[in-house]
Amino acid sequence: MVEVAALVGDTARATMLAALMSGQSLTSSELASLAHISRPTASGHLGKLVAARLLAVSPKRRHRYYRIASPLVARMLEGISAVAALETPARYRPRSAQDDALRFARTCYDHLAGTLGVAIADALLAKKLIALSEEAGELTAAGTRFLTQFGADLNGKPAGRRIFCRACLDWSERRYHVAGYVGAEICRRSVELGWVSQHRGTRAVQLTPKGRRGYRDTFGMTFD
Amino acid sequence: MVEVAALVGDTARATMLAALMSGQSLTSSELASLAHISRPTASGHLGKLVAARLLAVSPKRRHRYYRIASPLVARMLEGISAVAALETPARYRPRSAQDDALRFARTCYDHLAGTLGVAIADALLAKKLIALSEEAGELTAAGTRFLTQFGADLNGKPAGRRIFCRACLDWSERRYHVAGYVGAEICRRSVELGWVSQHRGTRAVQLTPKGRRGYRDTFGMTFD
DNA sequence: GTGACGGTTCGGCCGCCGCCGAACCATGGC
DNA sequence: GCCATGGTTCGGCGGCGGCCGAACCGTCAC
Repeated sequence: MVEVAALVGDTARATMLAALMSGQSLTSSELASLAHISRPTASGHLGKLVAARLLAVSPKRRHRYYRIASPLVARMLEGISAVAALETPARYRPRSAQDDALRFARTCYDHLAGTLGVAIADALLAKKLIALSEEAGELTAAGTRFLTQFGADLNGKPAGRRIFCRACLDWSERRYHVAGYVGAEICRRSVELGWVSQHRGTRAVQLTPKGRRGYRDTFGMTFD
Repeated sequence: MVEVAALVGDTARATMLAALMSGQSLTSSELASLAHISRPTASGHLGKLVAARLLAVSPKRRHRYYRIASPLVARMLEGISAVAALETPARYRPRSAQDDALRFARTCYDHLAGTLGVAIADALLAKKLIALSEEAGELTAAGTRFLTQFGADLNGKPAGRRIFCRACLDWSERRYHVAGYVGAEICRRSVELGWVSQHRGTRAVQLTPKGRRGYRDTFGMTFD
């Protein structure tokens, strides 16, 4: 336990892990640049993270792509973030534009979080397409039809017996959004439709004009 | 996020946190002794942990009792443990008697874990008193009657809108046990009945002869 | 071949932070 | 009043670990 926490408890490594929490695979050089450290230093850090099985690496061509090793690791990092967000209750904390973007919409490993993620959960709840009891989640029959219509593939449940639908505590909103396999599919399809766009090296995602219309017309969501 | 992980990523502090994961409140001196550090050092560590809201402290008489600040913190620590337990796949790791005791039965903040915790979950599942879908849990009507009969107070749900019933991944068994409010009540009542006994400063709990009989007769469990 | 590029290994510097003993404060028993 | 006990603050020591530049290895393009 100590070793794992110590690995996360370093600014450079935590920055890299946070970037990889976008769900993307990034190269050693990209991560070095994001963490503002030299390539040798980054290489050392990444080596430790891989050795500890927090990250997995797949060599492609002459690059080495790093990614979060498993959903379990992703959940651990979310758990740490959730606790970290509780701190500094009254302490003044200036919000940067980046912060705001992150708070509005981001990926949480493989699903959508932030104001957008919570809004999607709310929309599904309002239409009675889903039941979110605190931690667990369940799609109604209508919900399954709706999401299938939306383009989510709810049958391709991977072999790993992944958690199908669960609620994930959003650290910026302090409310729940949809995670698990269902959440991942909503996110995947949203990207596929061009409703949100991801950028390399950041967890923040952008809601496109097309997405604004799409979420409004399909999910009945409004953005002010 | 970094700060929180860094706090956990120190041997002395992690030892203290692990001891407090028994759910007990412990004094500064007790924690210093458990972590094998001097009282001044422990005081410094505890000060940081309280400042970061990982621990809460309540002064009673001339002692100061420290405890895990919230279920959220407890879940974070469990998450880190779960990841840590994944590591070292084939690496030889000698098990001490203490380890074995911990693996057999322990408290996980406020509920029972280890072989015993998983066995209880299995027993409830076998009798169809509970449904545990991966992360979520739900008591059946018969389950509610059964546990009420057992002496659990399932109506006294605290104001904090605590998660009622959830599954918690057991890091030693790699399977799920019952957590949430239901899990806490099972644990509380088990202690109350003298079926398991806790000892200060350790998460390990002991199954008493009385408990062996009780779990067998009431839950239909067998221990080999 | 040669050069460019991504990545890792090695050596050595430096600073943060955990550690303790000594002193100090607060509470409680007498 | 006294002393004992639990706890914190302070100052200073020491080591772990993060950092970089230089060198090295492998892949690819030409």
